[in-house]
Amino acid sequence: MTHQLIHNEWFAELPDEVVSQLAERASVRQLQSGEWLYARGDAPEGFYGVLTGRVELRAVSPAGREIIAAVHEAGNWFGEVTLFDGKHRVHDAVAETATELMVIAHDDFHRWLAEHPQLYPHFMRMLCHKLRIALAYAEDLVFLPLSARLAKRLLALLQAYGEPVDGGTRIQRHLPQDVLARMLGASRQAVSRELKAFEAQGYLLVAYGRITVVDVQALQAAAAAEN
Amino acid sequence: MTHQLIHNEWFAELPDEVVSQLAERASVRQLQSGEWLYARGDAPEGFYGVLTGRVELRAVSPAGREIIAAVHEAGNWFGEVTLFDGKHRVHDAVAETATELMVIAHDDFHRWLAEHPQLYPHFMRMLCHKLRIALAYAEDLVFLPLSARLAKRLLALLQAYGEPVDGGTRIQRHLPQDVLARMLGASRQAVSRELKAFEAQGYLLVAYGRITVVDVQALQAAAAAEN
DNA sequence: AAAAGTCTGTCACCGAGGTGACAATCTGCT
DNA sequence: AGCAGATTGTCACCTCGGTGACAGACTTTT
Repeated sequence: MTHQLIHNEWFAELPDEVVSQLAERASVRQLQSGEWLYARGDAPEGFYGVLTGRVELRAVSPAGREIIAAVHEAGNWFGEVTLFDGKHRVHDAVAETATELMVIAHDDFHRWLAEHPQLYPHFMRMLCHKLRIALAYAEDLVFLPLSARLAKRLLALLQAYGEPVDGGTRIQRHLPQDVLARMLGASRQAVSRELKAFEAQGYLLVAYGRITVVDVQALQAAAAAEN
Repeated sequence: MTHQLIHNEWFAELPDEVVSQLAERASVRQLQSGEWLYARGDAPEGFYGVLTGRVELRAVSPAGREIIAAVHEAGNWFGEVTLFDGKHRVHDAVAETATELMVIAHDDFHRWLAEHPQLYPHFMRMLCHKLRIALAYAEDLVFLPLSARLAKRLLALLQAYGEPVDGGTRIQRHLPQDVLARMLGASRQAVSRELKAFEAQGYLLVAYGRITVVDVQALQAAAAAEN
């Protein structure tokens, strides 16, 4: 496979030569916006790397409430828990936009990895990283009020999508408040209220599906606040 | 090291010959009740297996609220996240009773593992297992009311400590309600109320630091209930 | 420019669960 | 037996955040 893109910056999480080797074993799969890649409970099938577009990992409560557990974009790999323990999928994976994926079939991956055991530590670090994220998320749910969790999430989004504009840094991503709400496990109305509160304090500017952060330090303080 | 115990059922999580090899590289450490093994933010030092006693992993909020993230007893290994990514400790580790640990120093472990790469998949499954637990915990925090989370936890405790008595299964562990509360990230009073509610329904019997489950199925239903 | 669809602000209402307080009860120790 | 300490039951009160509803504002499409 000679997809030019894979030799570039995207898969920075993995060493170059690993990406090339994986790419030889991979196929490309196109997803339309809204298309499901897999659902909770599905058997392992492969390991996925995002080339273009966006895939959301979701969980749905028995009552139908839905949260966004993770969002994966160009350069992110996902599906590794099931890849390494062979058990069922934890989340639903849905393409949020038209998406192009690199797919490495489960068995191919393991054959290849068995031949390159020196790469195990790399994938273990990947798992550790996700585990730390999950632990921190759970801890925040217990300890922090919505305002602080929102501030934290905005700072993370700023990291990922921030671009300087005059008067602050804009989160260059279409980001309706109900998406934010589902990322936080909160209601749309509550997020709206907290955003307004931040805006009133002069921390940020809220426009139509677009947020511009004016005072990063104030937001950091809000992210740490117990109340 | 020829500690008899390690050849027994305790370390069932690991293959026998692995345990023996690890044991050769391990030392034994005694902790008194209340003694700290490490604190959040500490550098990696080793990997720990519990021989006797109990170690709690805790997190403390900025305001001083404390939760019990995990409890490790005879046969459990812990400290693997830091072992494999080399970063700081996530939790405080405190001996809850007099405790005897097997300690494998960080470098020794990695030297040994590098010589036995066929064991990597085993430790990856261990990480996956913890990741699934963390993800499920976070999901429950978002989706489930306290009553359901309590029911789930009781069922898990039953699995670990349950012993049949006439009229049900008793959780054979000293378990004050405030410990339950800290496991759930809830207040002692709320746990007390929910326990009373379960007792009133005839699901279980609450005594002094001791719970006996009468109707497991009812508890399972309560664990799934959205409200 | 109008229509359709999306997104936001805000309100009234309600329930879950935290806090502080205190009395009652149990257990282990002396 | 009796005391100290640990554990539990139960209040009143309050805050956070969920729900449903609806109007208004913005964007995209036609």
